[in-house]
Amino acid sequence: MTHPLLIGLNAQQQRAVQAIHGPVLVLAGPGSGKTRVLTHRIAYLINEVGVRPYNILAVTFTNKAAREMRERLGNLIGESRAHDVMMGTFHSICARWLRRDIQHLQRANDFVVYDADDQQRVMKQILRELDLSEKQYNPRSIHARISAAKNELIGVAEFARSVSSYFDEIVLRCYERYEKQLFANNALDFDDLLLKTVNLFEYHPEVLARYAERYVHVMVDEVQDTNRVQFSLVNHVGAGHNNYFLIGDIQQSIYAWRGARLANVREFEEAHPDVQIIPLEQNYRSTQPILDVAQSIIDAAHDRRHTTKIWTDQQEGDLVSLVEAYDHNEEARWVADEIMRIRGRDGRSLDDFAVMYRTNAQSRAFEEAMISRGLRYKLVGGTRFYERKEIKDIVAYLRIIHNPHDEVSLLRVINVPGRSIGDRTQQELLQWARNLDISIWDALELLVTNEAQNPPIGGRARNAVEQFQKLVAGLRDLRHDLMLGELIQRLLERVPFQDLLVAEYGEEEGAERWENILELQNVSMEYLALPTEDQLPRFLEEVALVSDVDSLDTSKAREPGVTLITLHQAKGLEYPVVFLAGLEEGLLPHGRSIDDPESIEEERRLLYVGTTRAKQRLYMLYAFKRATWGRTDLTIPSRFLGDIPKDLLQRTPIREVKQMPVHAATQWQSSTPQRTRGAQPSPSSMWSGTSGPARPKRPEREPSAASYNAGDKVRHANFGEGVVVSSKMVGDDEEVTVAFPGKGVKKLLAAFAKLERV
DNA sequence: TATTGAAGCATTTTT
DNA sequence: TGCTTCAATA
Repeated sequence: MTHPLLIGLNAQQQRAVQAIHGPVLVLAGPGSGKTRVLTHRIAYLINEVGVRPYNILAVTFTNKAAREMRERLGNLIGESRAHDVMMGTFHSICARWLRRDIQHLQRANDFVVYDADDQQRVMKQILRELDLSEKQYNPRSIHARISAAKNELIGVAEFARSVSSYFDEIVLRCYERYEKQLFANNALDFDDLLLKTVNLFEYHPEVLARYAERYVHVMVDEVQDTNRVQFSLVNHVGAGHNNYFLIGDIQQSIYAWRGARLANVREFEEAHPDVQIIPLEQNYRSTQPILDVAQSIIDAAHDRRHTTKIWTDQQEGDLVSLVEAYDHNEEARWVADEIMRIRGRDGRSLDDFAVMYRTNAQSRAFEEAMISRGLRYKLVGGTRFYERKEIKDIVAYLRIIHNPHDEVSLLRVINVPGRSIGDRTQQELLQWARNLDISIWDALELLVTNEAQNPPIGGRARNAVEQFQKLVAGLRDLRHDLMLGELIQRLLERVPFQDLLVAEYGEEEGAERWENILELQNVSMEYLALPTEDQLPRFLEEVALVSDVDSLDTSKAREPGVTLITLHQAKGLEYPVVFLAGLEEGLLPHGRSIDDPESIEEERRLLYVGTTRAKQRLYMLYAFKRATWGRTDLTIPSRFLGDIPKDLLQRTPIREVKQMPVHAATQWQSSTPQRTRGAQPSPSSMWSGTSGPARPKRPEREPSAASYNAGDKVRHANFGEGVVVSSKMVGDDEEVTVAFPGKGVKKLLAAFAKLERV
């Protein structure tokens, strides 16, 4: 008789769920029900094999994946048992371990976690102190080098041994300083969370033994995207019981640039000759026509050692559409129009649609197109919630309340709101603290208690600094006694953020940003269940570690909307209708990877990931010309499109093309040297003049005429009634200059501003 | 010290 | 193009 937890699973999936001993490697294709297998396996281990939830470790790629899995698991075995399984991303799991055991490394456990922005600030300060010019040595690339080293388990000492260039010399000096600074600030960066955990395990085997003994089963999702540190962690913790369960898809490996090593998988196989390898080949997500396209893209890969054939029994389905737009604006408008069309025809929710692109910068055109049509959208990435200035400011206050030695946060808000503590004073303070070898906070305390021998600042600056110190000290006194929500409330009472935001951004945007702060207060309510003194630290930790996809279907995103997302972030997600935009040389594959064959292959896999997100309908788009920071260039369609057999695609003409005589199109085509020039045939030549209609438009197409004239009366949602002063076409948009009585003269984009005629 | 304006520079992808 | 950074001024 089939066990209840195995019902509805295919043979391969059942095998994976029931493989309870020894090392297991599951090679899963896209849409093969990975999460389901993982969830059912955990439930099976607990219910059937009698493993205690506490003894299971499951690592996911995003917090969102962990949350979803925990929820499903709760339905299968009950919430409280699901809660006891150790589940999360490498970063969040390591953060929890370090809170508990970092004292073995001679560090305090109330560390703060620095995000990319904080890391950058530290780096800049270091360059300043080392007297290196930021122009000559880009703080970002120096930090990137350090980060890469940490991901390869290379600490300062090892790095020093491998220095081989002048740039490395510089990096080494910064690396040393950077580590010292983080230590002094009692901070860890993202990479430290992993690296310090490995250090902890290696320097203190007795600590590792505790964990290795505890975790009887170690499971890792998306194993193809693990880097060296992460895999080292897996090997350490899993060594106790040798029950590994690694699941992933080699063809979806898209994070090599972040240090991910496919070699991890190969080395694992070599180290464990008894490994069971289980494929999951049936795809439950997409229709056959979509999978055919995906398969043709991946079949053209150079390295085909790992090609798993995926199949589906959903034979029926629409052909994949290939669309050429005139430029990025038309691309966006067409997508928006198509969404409106399909939504009406098929009665779909906006949640069913996703637009995917290579770079975040591409989102803008889509946002504008959605706004002008009144379509709601959810932008994933870009500036995330916790990266917004106003949010980071509040968080910085909370951080120094928690840990006042966090110099980055302290300097961030010492002059927010403006207290006339300018750069000069700040540098004086910093220098003073450095000379005394104490933290800035300690220096402030010296100042306030009048114990300072020869303080570098006096008069009004000193007064302002002391005020700030007292503000923070006052809040610090409350931190253990107040709930997080109340603490934030007190902070907002003592620091007039609302006025500040209105002053800085004006009524409208100020109000919007204030909303964000209120939302933050809302979030803080989720920590009510914890003991009062734990609320702040846990909150700060999660703030640093949540990613944007994590919040995709929580909080205000509840209302339906079209998802705008990068291909990288789309991994693991699925949508009934997917638009893949900007399939052009230079964009996908991206210009930065174009001269490295390995990177090109990664770009190919990225496209594969994109195509396999679609359940029923897939559109692939490219534009005839594209504007990249000012300059507009003609494009070449992505080489990957050339790998797709033509009969798998339907050319979908853009509306206007219907009116265009065929001969005109042909004529125009042959007179376009840019498109056909060059020794090798470009991929575009595969498309020209063959199947389907040709180029939809002439580049010299007349822009449509302005529709507003001077003297017209209009109404704007915020400014009220006004009179048009002038109007001109800017690109494809109409820029209307309107005088609003009492509000001044505003320049508005007609597509954007939703003007009403009066 | 804060504010203003001009110049110059930048876009992969993220936990 | 849109933002950050730098320099000049009050």
